[in-house]
Amino acid sequence: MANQFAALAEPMRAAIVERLAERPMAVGELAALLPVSRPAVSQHLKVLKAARLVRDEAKGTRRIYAIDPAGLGAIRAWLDRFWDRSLAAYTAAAEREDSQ
Amino acid sequence: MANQFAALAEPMRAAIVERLAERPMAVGELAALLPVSRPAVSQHLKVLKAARLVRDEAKGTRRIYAIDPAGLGAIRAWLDRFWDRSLAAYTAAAEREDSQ
DNA sequence: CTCATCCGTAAGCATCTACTAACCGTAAGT
DNA sequence: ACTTACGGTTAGTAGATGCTTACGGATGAG
Repeated sequence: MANQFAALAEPMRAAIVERLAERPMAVGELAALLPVSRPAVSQHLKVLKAARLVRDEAKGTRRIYAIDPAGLGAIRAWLDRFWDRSLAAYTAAAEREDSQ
Repeated sequence: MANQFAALAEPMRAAIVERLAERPMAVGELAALLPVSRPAVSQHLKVLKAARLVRDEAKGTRRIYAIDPAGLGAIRAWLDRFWDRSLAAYTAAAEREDSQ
């Protein structure tokens, strides 16, 4: 779980994900749009792939990267569970506050 | 936005948030439950507070920390917007794939 | 008023991380 | 086969970060 948050915590990786959300792209294409070198993009993609946030597909010599919905779904699910728990604690505290 | 992800990316901070989700607590109480010193917890709480993930309330000499639902809501909203965009791109790519 | 408790902050250090430059492997075209 | 294009990997380095120890400020109890 921390893997996914750490992946999105890095601004450059978030930018990569934003670009890929618009349309799938190759590595060099991403590097041309971002203010970093191609190896840097490749390293970021490696992290994003490990977090299941992107998927890659070989297309000749190029590798097309695209969003992996599974990773985003995992984050959402964790957040929802957490959201419920925190709200329960919050309302419980509010009720205790009221009874005083 | 990167602030919130960076806050949750740190395992110790995630653990703190988990504890606070169960019930509001003081700083020393948290430090007693976690394998780090009290100042470390205090620094983490500072980051979490900046990310609007926790709120603090003065209670005598102690400070009670609790989950701030606003921060979690912001993450959820961002993720939802992003989720929709990525799914649209994903289905568009799938359709292009089918037409080939 | 004094003492004790609780907490935030500063300094210092070890560790991690994001970047560039250089290299190697692989696939397509001529 | 040779060349070109594309991308992953490996040093190596500069910057960021999480931890502890030591200190200072604020609140309550006696």
